[in-house]
Amino acid sequence: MRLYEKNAPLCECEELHADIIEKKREAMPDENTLYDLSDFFKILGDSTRVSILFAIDGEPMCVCDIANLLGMTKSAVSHQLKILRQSDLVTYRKSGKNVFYTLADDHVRDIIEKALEHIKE
Amino acid sequence: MRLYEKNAPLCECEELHADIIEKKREAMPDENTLYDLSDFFKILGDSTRVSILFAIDGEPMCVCDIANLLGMTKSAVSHQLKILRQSDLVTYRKSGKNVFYTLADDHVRDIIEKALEHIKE
DNA sequence: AAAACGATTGAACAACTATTCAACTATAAA
DNA sequence: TTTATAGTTGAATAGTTGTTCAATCGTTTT
Repeated sequence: MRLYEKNAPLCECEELHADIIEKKREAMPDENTLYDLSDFFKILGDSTRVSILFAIDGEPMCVCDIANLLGMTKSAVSHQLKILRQSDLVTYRKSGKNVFYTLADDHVRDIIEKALEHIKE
Repeated sequence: MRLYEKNAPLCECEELHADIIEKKREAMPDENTLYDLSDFFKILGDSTRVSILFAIDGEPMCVCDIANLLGMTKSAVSHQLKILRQSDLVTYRKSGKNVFYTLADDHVRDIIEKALEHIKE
């Protein structure tokens, strides 16, 4: 849990560049921000979840149709939808026996778009 | 490995919205793209690696200084740097006994910036 | 009320992953 | 050449995570 604490006695190096370290330490984001950030990326770091996000982009889809589209069981899809719900990346609307999911906002689409540009170099 | 294949017999639902599924299937990105995308996010989905990326942004840092800044062992940092190297997210320059790492390009910084905006709502 | 169906959930299992530890490489200093 | 130091690496371990399976919930038909 402790991240870049001052005087952490873990590195056995002799000649540290103390000035650089100090400068960097001040520029580092808050520790919790780093955890939130990596947790956010962790959500997107699964092909099933990314596929679901693409699927429900634009027109909402019910769990069964998502499962059919992705070639997965409803259960597996539902488990991942729960994670996406808890991260506020998706919203849902109940309609009879169906539950229709869609993207919560446009932020995620933008980030995925940027990442797509990156991997295509 | 098979993702959203046609006629995958995995969903036991009775009344599928065939038109929606077909429309979505055509809009879905290539299967390999989805894997590359989630693999990319997987790299960023670890607080140690994100911390390293912040640390080496701008001015390069040697392994020992990174370890000191983050309160980790050189070994742990080096292992993560290897992953970042293999993903072409960082570059390095040897100088005597030291190895200085820095960000490979600005794409990553942009994506992290976008994500930061997102989590701060 | 009973049966059917879409969706959710918890437990179990398998696969994956980050850190530790020890050994090793390479460069520099003595 | 010997010694010391920065960095890397492989194996082992502990922790995490995604899917499966079975059971359950809620809504809609019959």
